[in-house]
Amino acid sequence: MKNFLLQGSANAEEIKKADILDTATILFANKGFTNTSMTEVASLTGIVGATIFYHFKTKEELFVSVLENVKTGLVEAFSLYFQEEHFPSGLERLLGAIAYHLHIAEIKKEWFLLLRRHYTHELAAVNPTCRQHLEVVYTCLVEIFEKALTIGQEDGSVGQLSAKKTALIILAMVDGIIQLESNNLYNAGTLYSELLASCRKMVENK
Amino acid sequence: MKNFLLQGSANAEEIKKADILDTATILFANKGFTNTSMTEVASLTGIVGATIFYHFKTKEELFVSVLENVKTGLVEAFSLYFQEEHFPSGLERLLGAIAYHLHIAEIKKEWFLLLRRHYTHELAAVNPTCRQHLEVVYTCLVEIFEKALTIGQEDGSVGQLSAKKTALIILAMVDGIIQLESNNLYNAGTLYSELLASCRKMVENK
DNA sequence: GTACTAACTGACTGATCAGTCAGTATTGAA
DNA sequence: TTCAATACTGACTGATCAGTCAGTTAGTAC
Repeated sequence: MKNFLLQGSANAEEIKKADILDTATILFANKGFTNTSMTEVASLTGIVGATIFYHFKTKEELFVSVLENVKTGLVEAFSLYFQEEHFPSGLERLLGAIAYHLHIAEIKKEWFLLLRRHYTHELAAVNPTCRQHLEVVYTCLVEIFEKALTIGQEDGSVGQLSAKKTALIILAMVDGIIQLESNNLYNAGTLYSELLASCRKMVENK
Repeated sequence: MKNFLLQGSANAEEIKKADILDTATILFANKGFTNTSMTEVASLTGIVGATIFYHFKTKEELFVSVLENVKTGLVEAFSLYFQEEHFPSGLERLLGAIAYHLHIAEIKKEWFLLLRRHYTHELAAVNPTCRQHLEVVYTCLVEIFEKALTIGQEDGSVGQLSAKKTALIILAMVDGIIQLESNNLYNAGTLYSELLASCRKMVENK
């Protein structure tokens, strides 16, 4: 009854699929691929185990779709941020990007958990579609920092350095902090301002 | 026959156990806990599946022993390094420690893969022994950087900063780089010298 | 109402795996 | 030689799970 307007329409399946994807994202992110069963995803979406195979042929296909979803979400979030924010200098743009990265990592923990799962990278080595999604994500993240650094070098706020390599180092650094926090080894939240200060010292023009 | 001198002696079991631990370390590190079967570990150690349960009561017990082994190895490696090396300044000590960290991560990839596995951290949240091993490792790694920074502040090579927080940031950074490399997304090896330069800029006294 | 299709289901299969257990082989000590 | 302990084994159990399939239900078009 609840779906009577949609049943059979082009949207019905899309909505159900999106439902499954949301559930699967959280489960894959938090429990990993192997420890998440298709039946579990189905149940939490309100369908019976076997039905999920009607929407996604295999577990791997579901996983790749989840990754694609995360990719789209991440790329959109950053593109929106840079549409709305403007910065006095390349250096400030870099620091803004880092802060926003940390912010998204907090409100969308699943995304970053999923990206860090070993299975994601193991599958990428073997499944071209998966690899492509993963590459888009990482390229996007690196290029954000790289662009800010390049702008900063043009306006004089950033010193002499390889924009590409420094962007990679900053990404590794930000990711490392996110990870420290999610592993509960230290309350890394208190490190955010320290991290920004460190990055400033690392790249600023003296 | 091959064990006839050892059979029954106090050492026989220890040697067999060490054998199993070496195999299990590599498997757990590369395939994860769930995707490694006890039978597989046993076979690769030259015993029949069921026999492994004679040496380790459960799979979890085996995992914790593997982690303990890694902990001991890591702590020993660093303690040896600092016994043999001496540095002109705290800053140089820090850079030496970072370089050595990257070096061990290269020759003992399994150790760092294991430490980064999600299962390791999930188990630590639930198993006190596991948690203790993990804490010893991280405390050791952080304190190495922290000590170098403190020495550097005393001798004037390192600027005004929180040694503890900066040590955490550097650890996150180094770990992030190791991870970038092991995920094959970029050839992070070429980033090592850039990383050291960045760290120098981050902490040096100006 | 009939015919057709999309969405869904329950019951099943075959495979894998942690852990058990009753029993065998090997060895050192008496 | 006997005894007891140590190290090991093969056969088994019970549970989980991805994926299949034949069939049912619900909605749509005519």
